[in-house]
Amino acid sequence: MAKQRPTISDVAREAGVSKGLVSFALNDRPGVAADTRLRILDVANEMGWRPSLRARSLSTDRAFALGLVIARDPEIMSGDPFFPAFISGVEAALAPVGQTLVLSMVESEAAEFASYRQLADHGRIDGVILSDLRRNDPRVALVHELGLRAITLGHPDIESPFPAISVDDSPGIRSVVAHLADLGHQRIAHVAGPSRMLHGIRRSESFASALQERGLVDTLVVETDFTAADGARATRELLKLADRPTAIVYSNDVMAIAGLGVAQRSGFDVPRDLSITGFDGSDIGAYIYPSLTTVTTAVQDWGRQAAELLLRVIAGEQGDDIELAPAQLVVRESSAPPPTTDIPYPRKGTDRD
Amino acid sequence: MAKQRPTISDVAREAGVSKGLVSFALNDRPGVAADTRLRILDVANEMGWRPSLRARSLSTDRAFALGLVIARDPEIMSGDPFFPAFISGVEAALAPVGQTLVLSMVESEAAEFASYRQLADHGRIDGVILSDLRRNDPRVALVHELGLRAITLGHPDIESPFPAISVDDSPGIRSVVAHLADLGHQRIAHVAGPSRMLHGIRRSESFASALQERGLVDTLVVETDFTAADGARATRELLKLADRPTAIVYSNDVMAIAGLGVAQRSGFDVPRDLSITGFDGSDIGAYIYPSLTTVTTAVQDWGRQAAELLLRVIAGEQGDDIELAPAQLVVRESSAPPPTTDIPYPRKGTDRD
DNA sequence: TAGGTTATCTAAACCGGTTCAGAATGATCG
DNA sequence: CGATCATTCTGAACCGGTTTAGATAACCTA
Repeated sequence: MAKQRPTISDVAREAGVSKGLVSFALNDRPGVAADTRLRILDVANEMGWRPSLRARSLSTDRAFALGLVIARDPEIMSGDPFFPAFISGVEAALAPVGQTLVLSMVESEAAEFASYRQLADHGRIDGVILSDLRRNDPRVALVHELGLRAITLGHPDIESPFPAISVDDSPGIRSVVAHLADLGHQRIAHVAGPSRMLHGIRRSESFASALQERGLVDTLVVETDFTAADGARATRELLKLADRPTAIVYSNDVMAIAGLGVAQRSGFDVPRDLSITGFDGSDIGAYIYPSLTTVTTAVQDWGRQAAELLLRVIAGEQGDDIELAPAQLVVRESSAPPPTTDIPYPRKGTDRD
Repeated sequence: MAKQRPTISDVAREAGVSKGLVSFALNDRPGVAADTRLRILDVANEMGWRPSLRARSLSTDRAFALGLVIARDPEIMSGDPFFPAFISGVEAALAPVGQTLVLSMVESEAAEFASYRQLADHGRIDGVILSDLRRNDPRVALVHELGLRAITLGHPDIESPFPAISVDDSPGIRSVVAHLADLGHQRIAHVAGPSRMLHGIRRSESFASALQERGLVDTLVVETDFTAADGARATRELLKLADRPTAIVYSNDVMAIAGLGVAQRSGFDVPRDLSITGFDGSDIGAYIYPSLTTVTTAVQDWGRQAAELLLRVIAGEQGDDIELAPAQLVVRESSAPPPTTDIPYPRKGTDRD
């Protein structure tokens, strides 16, 4: 005796019209007399009718859902502040319009491809958000070939049929460099992201050109895979150099925090002996000691706008590229003027033995 | 001239049988002659037939997807190592069977309810994973009423029609306390999670009973909301006490890291002056200085098994409670014997001025 | 007043599967 | 040899919407 939810046919019978007309009325399509439409809507409302997404999905060939495939080692994901905030923003845009996010987290590139294929084949999603763009990213072609709509986070380095929504990292990097240079730093190192990732490359390029403008050497660059482990390794390498940097600009906060750990363990006082900056500020950076000078982006807003843009694209509307407000420098405790005297390495005289 | 994907009718025509029989053959149901079945499968395979999830969804009234609703402030999510790893595990179980995860991230409890309702109403999912159980959690009844299948992460404190998959925090907490007590600590504090959350409560209870067994005072408990900010506040409060603790057990790693920051900023040397431990170990804890003694769980495995259990429940199979291996203590640098002499507060004599 | 438009509505096909009643066939049994 | 039964298969209904062709009625125009 379970109360079945009413279908469009129930509404039609109750309102004394045909099934098709109900559909027209409910979808606000022309060809229905004003009073009839009203009556149908009333009846539907009264009966508590709600559309069946599945039926609609089958007949209209749409999924009413967006996909996000994240290809990362879960170790990297943990601690990464980007996706939680981003997803939360996406959600904020989707929930009000009754759409949902289908999330896929995979570890390898092969699995990533399979995931896009499966989502498209099964008709799970109408479009995807392509994040973490790589150089010559094959996903652009793949997704296009699969017939999915899409947007990219950032501009791809190849021809792309999809609009991009991006945040220019350059001003953020530049302001970090300017901040450090203004403090008097001459040897500023960069712990960069992987060069196969576009934002890794672009941050490095911005870093290099910012240094050049200031007339500073830009040879102190170590490439990493964005993990804490690799950030630590990069830091150890830099600190062992004869012409050791007095400041290190990290391409993300996780590495900056790991780097801070390495520096402190080696006996460096941050920021007295060494300045450190992060990127893509996470909450936790404000609470460590010293708190982390970093660059923050309105990630949640980025997610919201990305989802809205993709919805527009799916709806067939004009989908223009969107450029969001650039990242902002947040100066905290981990950056200070460089030491005036040379510091030996490994530094002694700390209160640890 | 787009190559349409073949439907079951195409296969039927090609194989010279009826549509219904093809369906039977493809679903391995009895009543199809062995050779006919083979022929049908051959034809289907040759034509590249793949089932339409949407059509199947409509006629079988299933979604072939699981839901996960996360109700947290994105600020808390960032830095929380649990969900990325958990989701990655869920994904590992879903991808091979062609199912997907529908993720919803909301900020308020009202939005959380609406989210469950919407997912169920729209038939987006067949079941949900209930995480972050609260005391007297209304979601258990809600989800049941919505007709969804579900499993809970941990045992609810109320009657529940759903199987639970849990990790006993108790051994983890106990081994932390044992570790600290063995080092000689007498005043061990606890920075607890919110008391409306079951795992918050249970960790606190385990902590209290572990202390009692050792005959130690258990009055040093501060409740928090699990955020870095609140972890920092709790730490400040504890360190201001006259009978300040010599060790602090945090209910998660994020708070432990924030607490470490507070302690260091106040001039405490960790672990010489104060020992600190975390919980639910994140990767980053291994890289900070001092590295964080913590308790780790195989979160990814938890996710995988949770998804598998829920799939079984949805399939109508027996769904028994599952108890996973308890959390493991990982001793690192942030814990050491208590100081032998009293330490003034705020402590002076650090190399910062 | 006949002929043509337009607005409104119905009936049926369609999306791509599943499922069930019953027909056709062949085997078994008394 | 006819009745009974199991096996194999067909045809049609069904899930709950959308969409299109065409029927009907009302309204204009000449």
